[in-house]
Amino acid sequence: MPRIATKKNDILHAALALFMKKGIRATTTKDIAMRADISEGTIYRHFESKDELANQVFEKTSRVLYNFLKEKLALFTKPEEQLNCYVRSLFDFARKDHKKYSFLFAAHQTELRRQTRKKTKHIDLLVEIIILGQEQGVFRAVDQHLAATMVLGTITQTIFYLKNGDIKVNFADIVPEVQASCLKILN
Amino acid sequence: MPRIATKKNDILHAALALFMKKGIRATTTKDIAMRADISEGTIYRHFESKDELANQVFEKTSRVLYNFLKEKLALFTKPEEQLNCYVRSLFDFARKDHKKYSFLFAAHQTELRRQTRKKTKHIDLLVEIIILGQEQGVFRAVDQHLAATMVLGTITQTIFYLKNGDIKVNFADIVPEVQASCLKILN
Amino acid sequence: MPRIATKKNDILHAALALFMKKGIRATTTKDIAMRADISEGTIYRHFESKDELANQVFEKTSRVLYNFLKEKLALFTKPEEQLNCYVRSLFDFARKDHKKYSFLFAAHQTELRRQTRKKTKHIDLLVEIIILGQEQGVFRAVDQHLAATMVLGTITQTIFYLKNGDIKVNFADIVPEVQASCLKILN
Amino acid sequence: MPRIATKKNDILHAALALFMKKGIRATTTKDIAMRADISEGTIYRHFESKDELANQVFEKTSRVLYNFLKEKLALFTKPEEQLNCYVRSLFDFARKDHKKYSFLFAAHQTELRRQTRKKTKHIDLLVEIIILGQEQGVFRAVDQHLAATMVLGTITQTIFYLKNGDIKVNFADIVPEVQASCLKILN
DNA sequence: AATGAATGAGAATTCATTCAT
DNA sequence: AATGAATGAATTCTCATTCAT
Repeated sequence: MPRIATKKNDILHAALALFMKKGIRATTTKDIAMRADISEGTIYRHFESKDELANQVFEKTSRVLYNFLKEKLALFTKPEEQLNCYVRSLFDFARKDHKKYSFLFAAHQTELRRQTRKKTKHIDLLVEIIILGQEQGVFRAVDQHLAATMVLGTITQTIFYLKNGDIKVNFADIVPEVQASCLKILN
Repeated sequence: MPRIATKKNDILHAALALFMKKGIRATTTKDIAMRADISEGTIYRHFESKDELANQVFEKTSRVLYNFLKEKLALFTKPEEQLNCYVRSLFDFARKDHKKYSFLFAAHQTELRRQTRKKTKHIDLLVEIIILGQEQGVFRAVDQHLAATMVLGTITQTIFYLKNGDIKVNFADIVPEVQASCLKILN
Repeated sequence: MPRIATKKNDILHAALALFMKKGIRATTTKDIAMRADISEGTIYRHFESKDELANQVFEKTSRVLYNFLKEKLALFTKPEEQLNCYVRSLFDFARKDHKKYSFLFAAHQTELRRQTRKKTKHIDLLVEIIILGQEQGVFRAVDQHLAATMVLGTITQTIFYLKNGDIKVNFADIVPEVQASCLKILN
Repeated sequence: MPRIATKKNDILHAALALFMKKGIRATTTKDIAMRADISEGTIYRHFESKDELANQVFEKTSRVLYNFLKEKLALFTKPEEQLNCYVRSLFDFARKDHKKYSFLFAAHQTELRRQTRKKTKHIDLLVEIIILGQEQGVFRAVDQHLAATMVLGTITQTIFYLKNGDIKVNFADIVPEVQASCLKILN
């Protein structure tokens, strides 16, 4: 996914890396400018404020994940397969795009302006899968948002502890394990 | 749970409330002093630094939850009962002690000094339940930390979305639903 | 010169030691209280303020030096002998009562309230010696304060560099050397 | 001695004046900012900390004196002439560049970070004069650093009391008097 | 007299944002 | 568009002094 290397993109990338590592508040505009190899003033030519920048980083990153998942899910039609795909893809994304994943799911959301926080669209994909599965009678009847939430919690919490090194399980073994658990939640 | 109203406790309470609402970094010592109705200097009579204060808030809150869960779990002996109790108790704690729960599980942990972060002992209680269940052959064989992580993720994510108003389910109906899901993960 | 160990004396001693080592401003009342093994509040029972304490430390120390020199000088009657005695005694005092000497001659005088600064009476003793010497025709005619100043400068500057380790001369050899120089200034 | 009026120079000048008058610790960054007619933040664009600023003020001032003396001394070749020149030049510098002289020789050196304190190079010039004089047999054999120290003490102490108004001697008469004394110390 | 917790007026420093170039 | 020096409000922390006990 090659992007045109504009200053604006440089700033977005630098900001993502730093926000992920240190949190939004702990990252200074000077940090960002230095990492993006531009001057502090330039940030304000492209973004209204540091808050605005943080929001755009979030939205862009959120979109990337959404598109990534959507593309993967398109390869499957059966709900169970889609669910498995969703689980595996989220693990893959977390590995491949470490920074983006961490920024999206780690702590920093409390630091974003409230209005932005809701727009995590990847959960909608999960809701759709569950609705489909319920229509086809393969998933049990349960509030779809509740179910999606539980599934997502299972996945992200696992990835979180995995990253922290708290779980001593072979990575290859984990994905099927989590897939199985998620299926059980819905059956 | 009446506490002796010392200044130190006033500060801890004020800090908890503010850290929970705005995050640690976004909370100023002035905020804390005003809410605790003391002067800023007094904070430094009781805590070496704001960081130290944050750590103590975390540790104290963590201990409260641990003791709460431990007490509830003591009433049961069978693993499945204990699991159900764990789920229900965490929901109860989240309702009853809104601030403490939010601080412990919300994003702010990245803002704490590393060393403190790991000491979330409540997950150990879950691990013990799972071990017991596996010994008695009622839970399947799976890495206990992985299992505990998935269960905890299911619970906390649900509470998170519940608090955000994203799930339109009657509160009374949710606990059994989550209990059922957790049991399934372990069966 | 044993003193009654009152709290007030404890405070004066602690303050002297700390003022000498770190300077007046850099010494906190807490430092003093801790070293004197009393509480901060007690300082204000004996001294109006930290400034007042610093002044009293200075005055007391100044008096000790004055009396020490006066006593030594009383043993001699001839001006040259008294001059030599003055030089040797100042070196002795600097060795014996390291803290007091350093406090009196080191930097901290700028930190004292102006009014106190002038009261360094030890120079008057030197002026008297010079007047006596001039009356007896053994010292040349020169403004007595100017002469005293030059002599004192010669002595204190030497002690200063000696303490700093900048001069590689045997201690025993220095005193006669300085005595000789001072005599020359006056001849 | 016109200087380019950069903010950095403004700060250095303001700091010198204030440090000289009140001491380093007693001078606040706010004082400096106000006197330099800049904002407090600007200080930190040019200096890492107040300590750093104090060190730079000291080093710069020290260099100015060194160069001033060096230039004057270059006009003479005979050791006695150079010594007289050294004495007179130090008096001149103290009059002409009141602030710089006071900062260098007054008490404030204890307030500087240790490492900087030693670098008073002007004394080296004096040591060189004495070595030259000894080689030519016009000064007596004595440790050069000890001799330099005594000479410098004689000069600076005199200037100190002169500034304080303690000596009632015509300024024009003092310099020859001190020159004579210094020569005597070395003969 | 003695204590030591509490105060609150500042201290040094940081940092998002502005603005002249 | 870009720069980076300058700003100044805000932040954490310090410390002489006070005061209830």
